[in-house]
Amino acid sequence: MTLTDVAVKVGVSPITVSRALNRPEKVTDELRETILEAINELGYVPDFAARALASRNSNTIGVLSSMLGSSIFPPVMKGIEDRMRNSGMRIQYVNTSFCAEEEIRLLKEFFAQNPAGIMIGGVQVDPRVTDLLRQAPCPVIQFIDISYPAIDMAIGVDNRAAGKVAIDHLLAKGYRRIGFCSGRVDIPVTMRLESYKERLTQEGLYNPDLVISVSAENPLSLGGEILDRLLAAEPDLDAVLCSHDDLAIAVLFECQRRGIDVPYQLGVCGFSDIDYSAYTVPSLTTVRMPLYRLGYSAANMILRVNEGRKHTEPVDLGFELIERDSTRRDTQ
Amino acid sequence: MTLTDVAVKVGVSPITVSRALNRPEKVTDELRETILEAINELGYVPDFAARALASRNSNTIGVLSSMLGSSIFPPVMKGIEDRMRNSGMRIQYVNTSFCAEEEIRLLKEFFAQNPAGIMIGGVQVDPRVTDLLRQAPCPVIQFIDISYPAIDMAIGVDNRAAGKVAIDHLLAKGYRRIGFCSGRVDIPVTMRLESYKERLTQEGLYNPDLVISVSAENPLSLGGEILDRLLAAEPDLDAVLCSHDDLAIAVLFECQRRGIDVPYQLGVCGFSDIDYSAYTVPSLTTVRMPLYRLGYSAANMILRVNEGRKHTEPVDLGFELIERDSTRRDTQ
DNA sequence: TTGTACGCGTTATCAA
DNA sequence: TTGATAACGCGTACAA
Repeated sequence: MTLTDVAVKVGVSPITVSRALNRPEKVTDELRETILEAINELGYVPDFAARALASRNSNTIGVLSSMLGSSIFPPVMKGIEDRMRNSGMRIQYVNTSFCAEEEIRLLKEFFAQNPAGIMIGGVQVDPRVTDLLRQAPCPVIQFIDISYPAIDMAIGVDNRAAGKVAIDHLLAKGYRRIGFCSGRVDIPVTMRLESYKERLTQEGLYNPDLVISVSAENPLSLGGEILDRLLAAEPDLDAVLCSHDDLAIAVLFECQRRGIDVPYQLGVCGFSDIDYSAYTVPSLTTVRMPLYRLGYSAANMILRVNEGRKHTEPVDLGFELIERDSTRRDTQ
Repeated sequence: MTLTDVAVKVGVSPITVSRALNRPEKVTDELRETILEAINELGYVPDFAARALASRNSNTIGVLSSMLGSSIFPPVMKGIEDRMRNSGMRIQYVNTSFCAEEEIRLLKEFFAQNPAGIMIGGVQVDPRVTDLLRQAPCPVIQFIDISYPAIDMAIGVDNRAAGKVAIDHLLAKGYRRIGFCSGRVDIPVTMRLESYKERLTQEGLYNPDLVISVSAENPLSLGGEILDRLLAAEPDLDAVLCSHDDLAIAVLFECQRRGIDVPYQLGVCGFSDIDYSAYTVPSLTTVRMPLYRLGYSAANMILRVNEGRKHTEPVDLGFELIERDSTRRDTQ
């Protein structure tokens, strides 16, 4: 079932059918309707590859990220899809590992598709990846973090500022011996950590032994390890700032198991405000990132480029400290 | 940068370069090496669309599911990608809504890509969707549930049997007034629910008012509603079987808030064994589904079809009751 | 083992 | 407003 079949049925040339679909305004209303009817009757669906080859544009937007399987991704994904629906664009999700070689391979492969845009999550630090992105044959949006110089467009959160708000909150609540734990140390984590170091150093409270990085298939399994390591370094530990809500919740659960009183004995704070955070007991204080809007707006920016309206300035979506029970104690 | 550019550089015809890539055994070792070198030097990457058009095969495998954003999907995704890596196949994830019209549209659009295979999660009940899948131009694997007749291939879990194991466990633990709550009622849920009804009816314990369905953007928010509705129907409720761990955990959290003693006052059991389930306090009894293997094996089945080795029988991956603290009480 | 000729289904370009 | 022709980059079929 091809364009030609439709054309024959209607008695026009294939290019007219093509136009009826792609540039409806260039075909008489009447003819267009006849054509669309025929298309419906015959069940014609345009061939994706032929279109991409002839027009040198696949109408495909790649979403490359190492977090596709993470708990923060679903709302981002929903935002992207809500905006892209009926835009004629296809979305191609690509999981990236943390290996630069692999990412380069994936990017090159993706470029071979004549993509209409790339959304890349997190910011790659390897200069080869950065170079490749700079030469991308399509608009590139980096999302999640904007405290780092952008390659093309960028949207997200100023993680340095978010980190400062979190650590300031813990200090305001009277916590003094505060640990920092993260999973893999990527750019957002680095930015949050810098604020942590800076503020605690200012207060004369910084202890490098209280900064730890942990990893496992399942972040929820790390609660015990985090507490063990931090308490070994500082038996009087009174708070933990976690780079992600998953880890913070792991700590909350472990505190319950050990009978550690949160927030009085130990304050706990995370980042992101995932679905679980409002409902744990005690509920988790966190810095909320507007994840749905992140996806929606990033998609919007890509689509806007085609209309010639391109954001050149990084878009700061802001964040919000959500104070909940895991740090809600009387100021000492 | 095209095949021809490489061919010119090496001094052969384009088709030879094509063969060096796709049928390496049909080209002299020496020549092949020269060609591969040139490809590397020039940074040539095959054009995806041209390939798909000429060969009438996009080497793309679609993963269509309404659960791409759910907490059970990440391990499935990882399994799929681990198996597909270096297979030359591309994976296209497509979020389906629960609307049949929309799914039909998405399927037709996807068929226009000359796909190499389709993995479709959950089983669609609409006959139009089923018909469309039966006429698919590629192998189709239904995954997640196999207690329903398969269209082509199927892999997953017998949810009817899993439901029976769960309800039997609750009965064995002495629970008698057992509620069932689910989110959207899809095929797996229906199957689990049937076992629940059947067993409780056998025991003379079935009460239709204790079967409820709830929904919200965030399943974690539903703990209060679930308990309210079930307790209103049966003030002496002593257990809840949830169609998914997310909901069960929402119930656990709400019990903590209300001071309801789990497992003594109320037993709680879920399905899937997601990352959180082993670490909540109390930990959650659940029926573990081999999600990683589900993805890996489904991908494997698709790839095997090309080698002419096709599973026609549904593949039952089995499941396992994981008894944890949310039902661990002395049998009464 | 390598090459020639052609076709895949669509769109760009230019002409009518 | 519509059409003829060529091209997109690659793979198939067959020939050398």
